[in-house]
Amino acid sequence: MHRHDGHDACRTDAHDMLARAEAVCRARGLQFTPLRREVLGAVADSGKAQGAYDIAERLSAPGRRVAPVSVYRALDFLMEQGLVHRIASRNAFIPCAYDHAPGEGVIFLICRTCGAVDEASTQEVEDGLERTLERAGFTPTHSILEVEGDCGLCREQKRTP
Amino acid sequence: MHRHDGHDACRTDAHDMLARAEAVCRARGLQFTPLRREVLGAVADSGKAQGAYDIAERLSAPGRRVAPVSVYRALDFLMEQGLVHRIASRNAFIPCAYDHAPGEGVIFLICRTCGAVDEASTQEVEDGLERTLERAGFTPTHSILEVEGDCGLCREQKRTP
DNA sequence: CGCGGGTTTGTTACAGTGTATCACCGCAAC
DNA sequence: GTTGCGGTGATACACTGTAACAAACCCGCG
Repeated sequence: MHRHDGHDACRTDAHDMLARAEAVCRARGLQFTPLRREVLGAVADSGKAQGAYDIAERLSAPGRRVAPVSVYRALDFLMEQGLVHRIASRNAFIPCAYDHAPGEGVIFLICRTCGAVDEASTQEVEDGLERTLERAGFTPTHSILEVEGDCGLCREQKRTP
Repeated sequence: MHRHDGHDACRTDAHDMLARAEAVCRARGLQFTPLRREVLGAVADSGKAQGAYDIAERLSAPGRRVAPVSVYRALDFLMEQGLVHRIASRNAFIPCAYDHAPGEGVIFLICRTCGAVDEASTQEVEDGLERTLERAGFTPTHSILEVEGDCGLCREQKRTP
């Protein structure tokens, strides 16, 4: 499983992310514009979930202002392409750590201490969830599964300070 | 399972909710003030999730304005007491349909058609979730599980219009 | 080359969501 | 009484997200 622990500089894959995004867009005949690249870079370049306004501020410079609305549009695009996830409980965004199988669900593991967000597969959860939904007579279209807690590294650091 | 289908007027339990809330507060030595009662009533009195501003507007009248901040405070209190749930994906609030076992998780089933929100237990889901979290070395403190889709009644109505 | 049509971005304005702060009130305890 | 504390009112503000329109860009086509 990929680690976004936020303790060491976990930006090794920012470059990979950009390469993957470029490939995805090319394959789908979509534009991977400079702005979209920058927004994805900003999201991928930090170990923790970023708010849209944080990203806007980060991309802005004395000579150049990036408005939040532009960031939102880029994020919408990136989410449609599955390159970025939105964390509903934080109003924040993270890069997608890997290619998900189509229809596969994701669990977001949000560390309340270091703020890093990891992804886990829902395979083991899906069975029970499907049964529960069926019993309730409910037909799902989209699920959100977010767990807050302490990641392994933060737990260790608390034990041995 | 309790039905909050929103098709018929599902307010039968609004009165029960208030009675239960009163009992809970008395048992815990907390104040169930008129404002808190009204806010809980407004949340319980509608089949669908209510935004804080909706509630504020609903409680306001020509001679009396209830500010959103007051509603938020009441909602915070009600959530702490487990009488109201927050739906993160909608920024909205629903009454808690039943007494949950301590530590028991909840799944929110959100109908995208009628807007009703039902609750289901996570018992069948919990096993897989625990295993997944353990494998990831993650210690959970709080989980959010929200599923969007079509409830049984809305699905029927779509089939036979 | 210039033109037309789609997409992307910039800009402004605004709607919706949530919090901070301080003042006031009511009530219980001392 | 007055002191303290929790609850409420009121204002202001920060944060999150969207609507609408104009300008820039790109690309194919005549």
